[in-house]
Amino acid sequence: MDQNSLPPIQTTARDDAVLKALVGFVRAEALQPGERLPTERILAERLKVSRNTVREALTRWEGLGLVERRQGSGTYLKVAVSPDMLHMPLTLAGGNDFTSLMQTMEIRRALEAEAAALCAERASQADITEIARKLDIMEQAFRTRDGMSSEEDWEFHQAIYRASGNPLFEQIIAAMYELFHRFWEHPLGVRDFGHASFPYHRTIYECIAARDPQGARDEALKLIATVEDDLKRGAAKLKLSSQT
Amino acid sequence: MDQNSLPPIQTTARDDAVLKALVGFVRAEALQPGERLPTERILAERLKVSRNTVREALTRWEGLGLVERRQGSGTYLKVAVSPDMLHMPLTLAGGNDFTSLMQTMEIRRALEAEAAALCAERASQADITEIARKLDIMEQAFRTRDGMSSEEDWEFHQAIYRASGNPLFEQIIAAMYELFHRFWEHPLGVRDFGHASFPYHRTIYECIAARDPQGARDEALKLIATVEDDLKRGAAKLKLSSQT
DNA sequence: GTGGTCCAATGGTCCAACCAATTTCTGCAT
DNA sequence: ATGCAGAAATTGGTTGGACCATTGGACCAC
Repeated sequence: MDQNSLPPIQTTARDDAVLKALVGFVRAEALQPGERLPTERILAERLKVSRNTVREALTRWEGLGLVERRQGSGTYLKVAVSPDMLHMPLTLAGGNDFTSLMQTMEIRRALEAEAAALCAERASQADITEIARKLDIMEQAFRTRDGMSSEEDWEFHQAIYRASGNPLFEQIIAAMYELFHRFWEHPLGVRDFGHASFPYHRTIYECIAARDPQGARDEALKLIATVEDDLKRGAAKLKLSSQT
Repeated sequence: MDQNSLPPIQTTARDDAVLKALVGFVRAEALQPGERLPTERILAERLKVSRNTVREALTRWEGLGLVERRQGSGTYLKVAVSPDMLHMPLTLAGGNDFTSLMQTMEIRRALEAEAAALCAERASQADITEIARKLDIMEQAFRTRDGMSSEEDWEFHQAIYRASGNPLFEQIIAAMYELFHRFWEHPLGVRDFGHASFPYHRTIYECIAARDPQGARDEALKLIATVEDDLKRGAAKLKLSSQT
């Protein structure tokens, strides 16, 4: 007797159906990330469901980072959606202490190096031009403001992830980046944070432009190493004043 | 003027506040995974918010896989929660095709290699003994059943992730592993899948036992490479029969 | 025991408002 | 005409109350 031939029947799945319909809509209208999707009221009317049900569905999407809701403005698509999408919610225990931060840096080290190497292998000429552009912007911001600029720095790295040909790199690191900032930007001493990592951005770019995967990997590792050093130094200073 | 001393006021964050309160409750009551948490109606009454708001909050948790709701029965905790938990929802675009699978393998390659290297550096003697035990079990299963056993193979790798001293490795790869199996175990030709990767399990172990990070990293990379080859071969075979 | 019926509890959906933030429009002063 | 403050419309957030669908236990007849 094969028990698998008796799958549980599907009796109610309203909000799931709403999401499916929404995926269809996004594809039909070819909505791009950043665009606004219909109001909750319109969706409710069109789909013949309650606005509450629409909201439950959208809440799911928001929780998954697919969509952003702005009160008074509307609901905006954050990433491209496709009908066969896999959701992988990770809940990472532990959070605010130095140890967890170093752990996320170890993950980033692994991914950053691999992404840089893949980028050196597969980036198109247009990709490389774009990376060079971001690098220029970042270096200029560094000179004028005499310090690392999180925003421009992040843009540069994102360009590399995109050029790696594997969107997962950007997604995973972006998720960690968000957490990183939410918990650590302010509390830790961030005065000259990342100063030491500055020169490696250009060396990474040069390896990529020269199609040198191993070199790009090594330079990326050096960059992360300097960041980790900065963090350790900051944590050491911090240790003198407070205790959790 | 330090703009950071003027944080945005908290005018609306009802459902977020509900989640925070819920985290507090779970900790106060020391709820374990599997246990039932209070009714939506009770939560609404106790927290002085609408039941709809409670539902939005719980929908978020459900989407993150923290909780499971069963109509007519109740809402049940699925994993242990802690106040400083990091949520990292990943959505993998494109699902069932070969490309997305290779993309997840690239991520796994990066993480697996790093985890093996860290493990070689930091594993305790007990950790190494445990890894050896899992390896023996896996090899025996391989011989008796004459083929890779997903279960025992996975246990072996998990032991390495744990010994890496960084729980994030296990969590991230575990999430991908689940997806991998859900979508690919059956459809693809899995007859002698992973046969080629078998010998590398022992070589990885030997490098770890010898405290050789670079060797462990290289062997892990070789293992993933064989798996990727197997997948490419399977996909090539598949291409002859069907077309999406 | 076995199976059936009933019933209370619980999550799922719906409706109709109102609140709060945002955007857009309007009309007055310049 | 132009610029800008204030009104109005739009949109997501919240509320309270109602009803439906499913579940699980209590109770009963056989």
